Amino acid sequence: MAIPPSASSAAGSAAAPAPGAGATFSPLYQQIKRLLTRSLQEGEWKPGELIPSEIELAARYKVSQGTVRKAIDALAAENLLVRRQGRGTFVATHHEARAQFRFLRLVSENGAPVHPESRFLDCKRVRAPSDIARQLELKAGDAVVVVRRLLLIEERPTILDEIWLHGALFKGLTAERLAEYKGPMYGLFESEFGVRMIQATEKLRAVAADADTAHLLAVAPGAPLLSVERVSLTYGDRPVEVRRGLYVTFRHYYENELG
Amino acid sequence: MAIPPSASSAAGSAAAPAPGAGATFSPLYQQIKRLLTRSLQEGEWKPGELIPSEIELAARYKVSQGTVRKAIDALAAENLLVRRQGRGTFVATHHEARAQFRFLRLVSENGAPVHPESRFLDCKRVRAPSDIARQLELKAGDAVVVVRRLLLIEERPTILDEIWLHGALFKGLTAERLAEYKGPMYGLFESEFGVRMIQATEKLRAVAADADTAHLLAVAPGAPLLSVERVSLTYGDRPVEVRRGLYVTFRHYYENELG
DNA sequence: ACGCATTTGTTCGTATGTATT
DNA sequence: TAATACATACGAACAAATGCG
Repeated sequence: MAIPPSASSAAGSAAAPAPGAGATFSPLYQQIKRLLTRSLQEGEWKPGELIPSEIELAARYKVSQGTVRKAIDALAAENLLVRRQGRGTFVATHHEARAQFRFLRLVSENGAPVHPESRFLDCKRVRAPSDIARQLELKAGDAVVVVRRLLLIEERPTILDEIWLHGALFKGLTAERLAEYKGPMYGLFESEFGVRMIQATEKLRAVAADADTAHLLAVAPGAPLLSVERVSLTYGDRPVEVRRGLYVTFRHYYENELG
Repeated sequence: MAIPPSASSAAGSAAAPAPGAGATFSPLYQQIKRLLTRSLQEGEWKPGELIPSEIELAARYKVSQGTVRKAIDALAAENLLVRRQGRGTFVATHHEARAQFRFLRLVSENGAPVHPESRFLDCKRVRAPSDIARQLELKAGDAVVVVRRLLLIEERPTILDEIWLHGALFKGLTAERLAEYKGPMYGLFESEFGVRMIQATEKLRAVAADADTAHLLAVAPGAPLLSVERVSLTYGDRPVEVRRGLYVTFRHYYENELG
């Protein structure tokens, strides 16, 4: 149910602002949105699954269909839900072509999306260095999993990734499981570890390749590389992954829409 | 008025799909959205101005307030309009802090937005090279204006821009007008030339500084620079600017949100 | 192949709340 | 305080897409 145990018909009077308190008010549809988000987070509806219809949800929360609709609209705009007319509303998942390209912005010279092949170099549990710990909101020395991998596009090494994962959440992750898994890495995280990436921030820089990197990426030492440092967040804006990538941008570029 | 001269109450029957034709149907609110966009494009309401209230627009187009609201919501989501509760709905403008940061993604090490100072190096009318012509959808040899400028952040040269503008639209643009103008460049374009940038696509790469660039940006020749090639669009997705920037990313980075 | 039930999408109308002038 | 404008909420009806019998 929504907020007031009393009136459910009186629209605006639903959540009266507490006279003394500051900013405790929130519109009904945002309260519903929060309830839906919690259900998603707790796994009541899993990625790819159908959630109850608007009418059912309206009955469950004792609000109008329109209010549920607005809450769902907001979640769909954040890519947490996907609406399909005539079929229902589904929990978004990384197991679809759509979701991939939201998190991989490198495209071919002609603008075509790329389909990289993964080669895992390394996967270890270690104690978090202080900078990683800070970004993952852990204490320095807490456990993290670090994965190194090379992405090849059309047989050519193009991206060198170093991926740091929240240790407690990714217990049991090994190089074998990564190598065996068919499909996107975030799909594995979602299905096998119940951790869904829903948002990320990237910091981009141009850097010069050091000797080791140059060797792995088959470029000259000192060659310019695009450095992409990503922090990925799950529900509740909790950071769960830090990813440092070095991209060869001779035959590809990073595409970004400003709008 | 919307589409059907006949019924205005019968909701869904508004635009019946022509049986033989393909995809001529569009919901009412999208038709209204298109009409609003046309009024924006034609300058009926200028950047920064207040547009008529939802109720007035509903009367004008003979639709319900809710339908107007949905059209405005869509335009606000595309940053063409800005809603302000209690005041009205305004045409978006580049003369506000908000709009700046949508088109300048470089931020300080600590994430703070930067306030660069412009130094104009050059401004000429020339015939478009073929690659620029193609990107601006002109014929090779058509007139374009090319501007070169240096952006300094905290006294240090940080961005070298080469800006190619649609010649016919920017007739009369000179280095003096650029230098005199107080405020953002896109603000000048909007106020003085009636050209509003509403969207852009950027292609990012890492490149090595050549000798001239290195000198202007005060870095070593061969230093890694972030290359940002932007194509900016105005109403109707018409390209009107190609901008090639080289960014020094030692003390700053390009920030991007994925989500 | 057809029709029916279900579900989201669109549209209208109305009332009330909140913010601004 | 009053008027105006956007924001929220409810209810009702029909359209369009889908899936099933």
